[in-house]
Amino acid sequence: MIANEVPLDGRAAGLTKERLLVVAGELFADRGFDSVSLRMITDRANVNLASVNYHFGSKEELIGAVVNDIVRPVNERRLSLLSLIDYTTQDPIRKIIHAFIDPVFDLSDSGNDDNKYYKLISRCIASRDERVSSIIIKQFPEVLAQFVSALTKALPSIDSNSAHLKIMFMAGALAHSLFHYENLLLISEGRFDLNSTEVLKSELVSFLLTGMNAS
Amino acid sequence: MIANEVPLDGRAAGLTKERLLVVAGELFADRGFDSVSLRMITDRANVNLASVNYHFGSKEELIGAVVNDIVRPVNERRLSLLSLIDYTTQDPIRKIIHAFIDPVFDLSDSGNDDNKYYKLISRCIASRDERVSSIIIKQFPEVLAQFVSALTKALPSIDSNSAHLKIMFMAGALAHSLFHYENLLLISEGRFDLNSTEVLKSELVSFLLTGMNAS
DNA sequence: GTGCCATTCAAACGTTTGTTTGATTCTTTC
DNA sequence: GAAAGAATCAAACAAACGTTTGAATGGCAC
Repeated sequence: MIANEVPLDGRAAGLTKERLLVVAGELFADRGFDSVSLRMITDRANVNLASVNYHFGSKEELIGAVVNDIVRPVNERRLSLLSLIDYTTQDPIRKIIHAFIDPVFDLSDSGNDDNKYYKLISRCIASRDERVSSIIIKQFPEVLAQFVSALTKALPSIDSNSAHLKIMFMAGALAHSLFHYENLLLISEGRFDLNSTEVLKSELVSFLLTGMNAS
Repeated sequence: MIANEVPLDGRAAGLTKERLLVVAGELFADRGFDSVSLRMITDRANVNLASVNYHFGSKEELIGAVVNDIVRPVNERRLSLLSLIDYTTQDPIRKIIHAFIDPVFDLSDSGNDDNKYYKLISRCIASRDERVSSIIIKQFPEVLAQFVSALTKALPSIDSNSAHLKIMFMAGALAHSLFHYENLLLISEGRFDLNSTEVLKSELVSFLLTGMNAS
């Protein structure tokens, strides 16, 4: 093998596959699924073009793997946190909100605010691309049903439609603010200078907390 | 000219251009900008493939025209409604919210809830596609600044970052709930059966109204 | 009718896309 | 160390894309 700038060290099985997942995730997060070609991915990952089809079968299945790898753990953790809530204690709604949003914020790249995970997960939440929603539609009905049920326990007088909508409002505020976080810095022309997702999160929680109790 | 199924009646100048805008809007709303080819558009519009480049110059400019035609009137109406608010009367926050969301809901196709305008405008709001955001970035800074200013008038104690974020939360809840309205009907497996955007709107307003007053 | 300009048309263009191929290289197993 | 299987590679593939071309067609002024 001719010397490569970054030799692949072929001994480590699965390394190419993992590289593809990581690099594809970064690029998909930034530019979406369609605008990113397999050649962009393989070039940046320093692997051969054909390796995508070798390891994943097709671009569509690569997308599926990337999306699934980020969406599934989030939803599993959401349900896990939700199941721990004791509705006899005070402020169960705050815990419901945290169960929904914390798994997303916890994806953080250890303090890196220019974070591919935020962009990718919020892109997935907001997307209606069939390649994405075919995965989400397998998991989200259960998540939605559980959160609606939790909201009904915390607010017995709420009706089902209202509960469903409030979960949607929460998902929208979460995804939108994360997805356009960078844009907000530009678009506000200096009047917005939030340099930490921590503040964003606490603002979001207090916004949602009052919203959930509305009418 | 060989007889066409739906003859174009070439006398009416601008008819082809308008057909393209309408059909492109419908398709973009449903499947996004990349997944829709010019051939899909021209076939459905019953016009020649080359007419896109003749009338618009390129696909990118067609996208720009479609996006601009729906985004600009909405933002203009938002600012118009906002300027009418009298902050000495009660409930100015409710009026601010209505100034932001009413121009979107008013896009309705006269009672048709399977509405291309809803999908298209929410797709534009949520999009980070450069072809879309290059248009939005020209208009939204002014809109954002005006709404932040309005929020500050109504809530003098609010700080700038918090105001910016709350506008973002509002935009996200609005776009997400409209964009995934159809999906919610499917995903809830019958437990959600909202058949009117009127209820969605009133739920959204009360949710946002309390959220704006948070902390 | 004649010339003129705008529009429409079928056809082809070059590029990029995801995918496949067949040979080659590396790792593992005996 | 030789055989076998997994992985990588350069190269080519067919299909789809946006775009361009040059001829044909339309309405309109004179």
